[in-house]
Amino acid sequence: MNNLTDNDVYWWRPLDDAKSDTRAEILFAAYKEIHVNGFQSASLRHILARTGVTKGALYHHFPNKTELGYAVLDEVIARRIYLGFIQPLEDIDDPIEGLIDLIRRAGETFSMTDIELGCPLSVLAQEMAPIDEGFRLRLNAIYDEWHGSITRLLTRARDAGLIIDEVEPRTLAVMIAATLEGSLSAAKVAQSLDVLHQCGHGLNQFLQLIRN
Amino acid sequence: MNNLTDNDVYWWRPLDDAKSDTRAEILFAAYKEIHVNGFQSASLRHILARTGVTKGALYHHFPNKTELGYAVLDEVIARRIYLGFIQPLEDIDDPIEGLIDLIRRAGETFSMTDIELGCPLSVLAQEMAPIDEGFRLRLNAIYDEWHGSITRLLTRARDAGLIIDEVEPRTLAVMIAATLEGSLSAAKVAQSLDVLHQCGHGLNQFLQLIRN
DNA sequence: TATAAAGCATACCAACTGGTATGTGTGATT
DNA sequence: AATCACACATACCAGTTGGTATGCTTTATA
Repeated sequence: MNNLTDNDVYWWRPLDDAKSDTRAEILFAAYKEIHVNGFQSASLRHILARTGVTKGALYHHFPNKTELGYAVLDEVIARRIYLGFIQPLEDIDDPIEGLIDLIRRAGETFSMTDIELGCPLSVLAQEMAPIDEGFRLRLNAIYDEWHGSITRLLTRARDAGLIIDEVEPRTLAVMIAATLEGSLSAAKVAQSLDVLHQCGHGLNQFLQLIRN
Repeated sequence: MNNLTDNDVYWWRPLDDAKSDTRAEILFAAYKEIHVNGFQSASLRHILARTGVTKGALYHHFPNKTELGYAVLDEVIARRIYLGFIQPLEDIDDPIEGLIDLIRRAGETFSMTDIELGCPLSVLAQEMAPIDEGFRLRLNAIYDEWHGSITRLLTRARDAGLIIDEVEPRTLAVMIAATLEGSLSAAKVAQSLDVLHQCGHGLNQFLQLIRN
């Protein structure tokens, strides 16, 4: 059933190749397992087999599976999301033009391999948010940061008179984020980059319309 | 970890109370288990325990767990989605006004209990689409139907001159569906109806802007 | 150089997983 | 009345699950 577990299919490399201590290895292997299988179905046995690390080592660094999951969310996923999708928003000058450009570039940058597994945030959100408060709070915090950065961008745009007055930055920010997440989800099910592009185009059309 | 499995928390009643044969009971219990835990972590033991049905009965009606999952998707989830979110779109006269009204009403109708577990389609999409083609194709078919019905609505609107010419019905339909799914996902993580309302408001603002 | 603690490794465990083999009652058909 | 298929029920199974208890090195510290 699962044909995506092998390492060679996986394209995201670890962020810091430098200090490749055991803990970091476990963390990254766990991240991959979770991204493919979800948290509950992620197997410690598989993680250990792929790293060569033993169970003793794992339970030396993490008290249990849940805490390992939290660590993956905090130290791997949150970091990637921040570096890839939150921080870049802060450096944009022309808010709307920049946002449009960012979405267009994202649509072009994403490859089929990205589409296949989709956003690890969505995976954990759908699976774990309702059944584990620890996961939910962490996920919520990440989304909050994301919403915040988009909100700041839109506020800047409104203050500069670049977009129509009817726009409420926070409201729109939450909606834009939802659209982006939904787009990746739709593309994942359709296994189609075209679906992603359609969504991106629709969203950009929206952004054009709220311009002054 | 899982505090939502109990029957009394679950609010969606079976669709046809009439013929409550064993197969239907299993199907509905499995649907609930899957909605809460996802497919892979759905336990046949739990399903049997809650229905009172035995393992012999289950494996008499379904050859294996995967086929049970397919049946849940085909006979329970797809049906609910069609009746609740696809068919209603066909009966709308004024496309845009109707769509806006539908989104507003949906935002008001959804309760916190709906938000908690979110859309069962999203749950299975994130978990199973990349690892089981049977699930993916079924999910894709449902989304396709949904996209089709929104596309027809927008086409009607454009032919009637109700929306601006720049709008490509299919493109916008896919984007709108993505936004709606993303909205439910966001509300699920935030456990907040307010987030859902914000997304709905943002989307409606968009629909207002593409009007002629 | 003695001591302690960190960083593992091995072996084992009870609980649970989906799945199967076999038996049994029961209603319809011949 | 005999046959037979349908609709279960019971018991059992090998594999996997997360977790633990007990060891053994290596490294830092005193």
